Formats: sequence, structure tokens, C-alpha cells
Amino acid sequence: MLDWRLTLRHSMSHPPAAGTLAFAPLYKQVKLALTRSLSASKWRPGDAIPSESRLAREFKVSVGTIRKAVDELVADKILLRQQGRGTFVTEHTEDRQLYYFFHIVGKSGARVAPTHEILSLRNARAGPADRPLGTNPGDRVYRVHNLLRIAGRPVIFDEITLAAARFPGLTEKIFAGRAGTIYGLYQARYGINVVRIVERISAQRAPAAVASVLGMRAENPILIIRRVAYSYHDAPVELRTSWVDTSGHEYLSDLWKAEGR
Amino acid sequence: MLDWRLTLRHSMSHPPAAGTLAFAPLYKQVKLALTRSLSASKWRPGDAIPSESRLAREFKVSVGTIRKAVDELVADKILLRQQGRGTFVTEHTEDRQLYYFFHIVGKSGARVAPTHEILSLRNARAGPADRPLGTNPGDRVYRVHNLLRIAGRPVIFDEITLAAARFPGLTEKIFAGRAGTIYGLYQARYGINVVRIVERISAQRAPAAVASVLGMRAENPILIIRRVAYSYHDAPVELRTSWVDTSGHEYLSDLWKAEGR
DNA sequence: AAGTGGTCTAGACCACTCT
DNA sequence: GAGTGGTCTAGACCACTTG
Repeated sequence: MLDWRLTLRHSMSHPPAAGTLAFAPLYKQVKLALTRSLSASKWRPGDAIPSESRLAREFKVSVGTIRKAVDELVADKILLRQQGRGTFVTEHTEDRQLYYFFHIVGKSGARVAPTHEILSLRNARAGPADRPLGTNPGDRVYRVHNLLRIAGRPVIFDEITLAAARFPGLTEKIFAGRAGTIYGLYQARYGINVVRIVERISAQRAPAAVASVLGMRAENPILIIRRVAYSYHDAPVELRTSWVDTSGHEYLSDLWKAEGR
Repeated sequence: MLDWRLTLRHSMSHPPAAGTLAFAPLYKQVKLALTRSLSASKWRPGDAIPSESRLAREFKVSVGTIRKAVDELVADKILLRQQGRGTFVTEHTEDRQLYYFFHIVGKSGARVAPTHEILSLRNARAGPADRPLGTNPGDRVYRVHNLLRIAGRPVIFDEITLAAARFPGLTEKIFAGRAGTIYGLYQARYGINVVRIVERISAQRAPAAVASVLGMRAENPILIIRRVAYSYHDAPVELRTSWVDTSGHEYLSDLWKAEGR
């Protein structure tokens, strides 16, 4: 279990060196070792990681140093501390989904969980627009169409693109029959943990196909969100384009709340 | 200078008590005392606050406790640490503006600073829509119209609303003739420090008046951003509605980058 | 009662900036 | 060299959860 023994201590000086963190502060080295264990699925979402005193013994550093590493992972929402219980690998629960990965709220500000309806899952070939996924044009991808309703009313139409190589054997049945959230599915079935999203937003005219699904008039203004979802170490996982009818809802951007302050 | 002597130590137990933090952890009490000094303009933006060892002496707590309080203020971007130099009150420089308070980027992702053109500053009466400002309908407000160009092309039209009571003597000349950013003006002239914004985004049809200023066709889809800007302790400072032509630019939402990771 | 995270302390040494 | 923040340690005690 001690294959992560750190060789360098206090040698925080000089070229931070590309790629490796050999000369970084101890707590950064610990943080990197932990995220590597995480991405190698050493612990599963919902599991407790070893206690801080135990980690301190294993890494041969002080508890304070472990705390500083874990502090950052908690701030990144990769780990979750619970006093008296332990430190856990964050799960993609409905609540987390709603707070950190779903930014559409009612005009009154009310945050309501949407219901999902998977419309289709198709095999396709990646195009140049899928580059942010890390795919090359021609690579196999899945495209999933998804309709989100809020209080029964269709509000969002999603097109989700995934690299087939990273999601082997994915089917519409698996996607539609999942237990929890979509990111929970990635996590539970493929060990892929979405920890960060970047979204680009613009206003356009609603395409006819989208408008008809959303029950709005074609050519009416619609909000378009282009999302890239990342796992540990900035590895892209998912591309998602969302068309949002903002006649009754809007996009909420609140960095503070999102960071849990 | 020691008017902030803390009476309670280690008494972190029991009713966190509404309003007061008397029973909160020491570092939270220190943080609160510091933000109170900040909002009382005890130190001006750009100034260094006392060193950590000095604060530790003054507060009669350990340096580690001071560090934890300052850590949070740095994470909130209220303070800025510089190794070897000191800890400074954050200023509203152009750079900070561009990174934390301006979310419009080119479709390529390029972040370009806009140029501002103040079109008008009018006296008006607050309406019900101005409630988030903390004003009651009928209170005096200023409304400022502002055109932002990116690479010479008009992209954003802003309507800024301010409570006249908090910005006495504000004129169009002052607004247009300011040295740096708009939030820098609030800071330098009125001691009001914007530290957080919340934005709500929707897609609508461009009103004729806005469309003509932006040089786009009326009724075309346009992005609308309704912003509330807050100072310390969540005090609302500014209401801003922005109409954005997203034919060549888009809104970027990246919590991580915004948090400086 | 045992184990976990949360707070706080005191002190050492390093890295950086300024004079 | 003096002063600042940055890292790291070791240990005490508190608050909370679980058995």
C-alpha cells in the first residue's frame, strides 16, 4: 500500500519541472498522489478514504500536511469531509447535480429538479466540432438526445456526445434505465468522475426540430449552452449542447454559491 | 488600534447565535473583524494590511489562526498575498475586471478587454424591479447607459442602476472621466468595494432601441444578463442589465478558472 | 469508549522582496 | 539583514459519530 512513498521532502526549490511535481511542496505531492489513486478508482465514490492520521503515517508526513492536501480536494468538491465520520469520495447525487451542474432556475429564482426523458442514443463519427472531447474526426462517438422537463413543461433539449472508446457497451437502455443522475452513471458504470464543467452561452433562433420538441415557435430566441465536462487532471469526458427555452426560466451564474460559501 | 480585542476563545460550542459570531471559531471571528475593518475603509484598496505576526499579536491569537482567516479572504479575492511583500486589499484593476467580472469572450475563446462609452447618466425613481438593490420604489437612483465595444465593434449595451444615496454627487462627467474600471470608480471615490456578482441569463428578442445601438437587426435573438453586484456582507451595490450580441461572442462560465485554480 | 475530523498553538525553517 | 508570506511539524484539546 505504500507504493506512493514520497522521495523528496522540503526540497521545494527551483524549476517546478513540467509534468512532475517532484519538487513541489509536500502537500501538493500528497494531493497529486491522492487524485491519482482516485482516478485509478482505488476508492469508489461514496467510500471513505483512510483517516488523516493514517494517511499521515503512510505518507510519512504530519497530519497538518495531509489536511492541507485534503483541504484543496474538498474545495474542488472531489472529497467531502464529515466530522466524526470520515472523508469520502464525492458522489454524483441528485442534490449535487442540482447545485453544481444544473444552472437553470425559475424566473423567481426557484431551483427545481428536472425530469429526464432519453429520446435516442445513436452511434456516430466524431466531427471537427467534437475536438474538445479529445477525439479525432472519424472516431466513434455516441450521441444522446435528452429532453428535460421542469414541473412537467419541456424546457431543455440536450445533445450529449461521448467518446465510444471511453464508454464501451453503452446503450439507450443503460442510459435511460440508470438509477440516479447521468454523471452518476458515468461514475458507477465506467469509473469516470466528472469534477468540473465549462459552459459557453449564446442566444440564437430556435431550430425547427428543437422548437417542436420544446413546444415553442421555431425561430424564437433560445439560449444555447455548449458544455465541456472534465474529470480529474482536466481530462474531457463529455460534450453537451443544451437548447433552453428561457421564456419561463433562466441561467444562474453565482460563483460564490457554486463554491459553497 | 486594539478595539477589536476578542473576548471569547475556544468557546466554539453551542448556538452559533444569529447575527453575531461570538461563539464561532476564533479564525471566523478574526475574519469578520477584518472584513468589518475593510468595509469601514480602515485600509484602502492597494494598501498592505498589517503582517500576520503583527495581527497575531494584536488579536492575541496564534499566527496559524490569522493565516486561516486570511486564507479565506484570499479565496474570496478580498485580499491578495504576495510572498516577501505583504498582504494587500484587492484593487479593481483592468485585469481583475477582465478575469472575474467580465464573462464575454470571442467564439474562439479569446478574452479581449472592451472599450467603454458612457452614453448617458440620468436621475430616476426606483421601481419595483430595483428591489434587489435594497431600494424602495420611489427612491432616487441613477441610471447609466454604457456601450461596450470589442475590437471596435459594438457588442454590449449596459443599463446600470445605482442608489443615489450611496453615490452622492455622481455625474456623467465623473463616470466617463474615471481613471480605471467602473468598479474601480466605486472603490476609489465612494469606498464601495464590489466583491461578488450574481448573474441571470436569458435569450430574448432585441428591442429596437438596443438593436440600433448595437448595429444589429431588431427582433434578432440577443442575450440578456441581469446582474446584481455585492459588496462585503452581501450588501447590494449595483444592478446591471446587459444586452449582448452573441453573433460573434459568447458568455463564458468557468467556476474553476474564476476561482483561480 | 474509540475513532474521526475541526480548531488552536508554538516554533522551526524556507523563499522572496526590499533597502 | 530584516521583514514578509509559505511550508511543515508535533501536540493539545474540542466536537461529533458510531458501536
